[in-house]
Amino acid sequence: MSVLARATALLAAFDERSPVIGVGELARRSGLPKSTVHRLCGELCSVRLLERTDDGYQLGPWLFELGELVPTHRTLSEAAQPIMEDLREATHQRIHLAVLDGVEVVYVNILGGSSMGLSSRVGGRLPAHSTGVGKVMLAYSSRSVLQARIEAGLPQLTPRTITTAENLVAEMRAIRSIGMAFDAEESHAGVSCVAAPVFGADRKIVAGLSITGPTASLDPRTMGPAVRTAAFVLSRTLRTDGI
Amino acid sequence: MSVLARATALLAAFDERSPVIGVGELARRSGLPKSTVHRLCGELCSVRLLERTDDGYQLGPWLFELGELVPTHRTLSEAAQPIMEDLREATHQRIHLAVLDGVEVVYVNILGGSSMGLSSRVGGRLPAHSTGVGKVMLAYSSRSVLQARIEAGLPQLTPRTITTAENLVAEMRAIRSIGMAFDAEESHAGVSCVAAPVFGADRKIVAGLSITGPTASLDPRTMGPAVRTAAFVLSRTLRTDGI
DNA sequence: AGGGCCGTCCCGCTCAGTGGAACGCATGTA
DNA sequence: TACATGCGTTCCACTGAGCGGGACGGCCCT
Repeated sequence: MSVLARATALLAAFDERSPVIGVGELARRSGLPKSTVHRLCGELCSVRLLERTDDGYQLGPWLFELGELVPTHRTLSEAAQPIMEDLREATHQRIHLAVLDGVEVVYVNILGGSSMGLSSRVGGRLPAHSTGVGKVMLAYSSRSVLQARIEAGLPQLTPRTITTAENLVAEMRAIRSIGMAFDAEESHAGVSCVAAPVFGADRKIVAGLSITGPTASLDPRTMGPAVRTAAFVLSRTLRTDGI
Repeated sequence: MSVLARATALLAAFDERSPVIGVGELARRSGLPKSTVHRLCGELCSVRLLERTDDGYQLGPWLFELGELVPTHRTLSEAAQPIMEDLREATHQRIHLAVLDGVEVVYVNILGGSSMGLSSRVGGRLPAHSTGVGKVMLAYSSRSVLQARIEAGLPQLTPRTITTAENLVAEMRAIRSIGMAFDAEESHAGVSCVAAPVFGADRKIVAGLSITGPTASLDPRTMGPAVRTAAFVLSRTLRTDGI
């Protein structure tokens, strides 16, 4: 194992719930000797990837700046921002933009405060089969991606999550036939969503766009066309900008 | 120089204008031998900090995910998002949220598409003395921060940028007396802005919030109270959430 | 054919990185 | 009070991981 791998293991030890971690805990999480962790943290601080606080270390602000330079995120987010804002203003629901990374969905941009107790956050991950954006991306991806998701298992997040391969395959067909995906409380109880596919310049799927809200206030009849239109516009923008 | 320092130099070689860089160019920018760069890039790819493309390397998506976990950004952005959206909807101008890093401003969140040719982007930097958010943060920071900015020089971005220490000091006094800062085309020609200070739980300055737009359509009489109110609300939120 | 730039690969040297062990210092426990 | 257990920190002898000069083959211009 190289220095970089060790250092990366340290960075990977941080998550949503533990923004600040001490040397001992870092050693435990990464499986590295305490003295090694101690020294590596010092080095990581000196290159501004980590930061010292009174009771441990935390990820450094430079990581945030680097993260904003990541091409996939930046080009996509830049093109999507105005469209998402229009969608937000028109619907007053929560707007999600996500990409697929392996068998999981990664949220790239979210508009619409934290009005309800929704846990989705930019940079967050969820299993693709359990969300609207995830399902719509699976439906328009190559067969092997869907296969990979099925082989990785279909964890159940709510009582309504799709948990069998047959149901998922059937759902994919339905999604392709209507050009959008519905998520009826399959990821969060009480929360539904309508999602549409976003395509890049090569006509391949690159992202999923969705409108999310409390099941009661989310009318698919109006939200469906809205999100599909916005996704079309975004796809066109990407095509002309050449992505 | 350690492995980490070398690897960091490679990451630092990427910027807004060069999302994809080849081995040779990376070697040139980082000052490292080509063979070293080649091997390091391989390692960086294997830990997902970089990604191979057809014509070079680019920052990996994992960096984006890590960046979103950075505490300063995350807590601030989370609290600010709904307030910024309200401000956006009320004014239909561009809304900026920024923090101070040394003598520069770093944008943490921006709402309001790319309607005009504004170059500000999330994760981007500008000299603090030349922007509304920067000036308002300098005004409420300790004397030494202002001093550092003056010693680092006061680069001129537009004909109206403040470029002398005396003018800047006087401006600070004016800002503190009215509780907000005006930027009259000091960072971008034709673009003005009104900024207000955001304070944390310890009553220290943590961020600057601003409304930015074309000079013609930005009326300080209405925008001033709006941005001050929003900044107060955000400060209160941070205080009760304990940041 | 020649020159220049590209990415890639090899391999012997060496010093940077490693981690076990010990330390001082707060805690909580007997 | 004495002990146990956690914390972060420091030291240092060993060694193999990282280093980089140099060579190679492919590509695109003269």
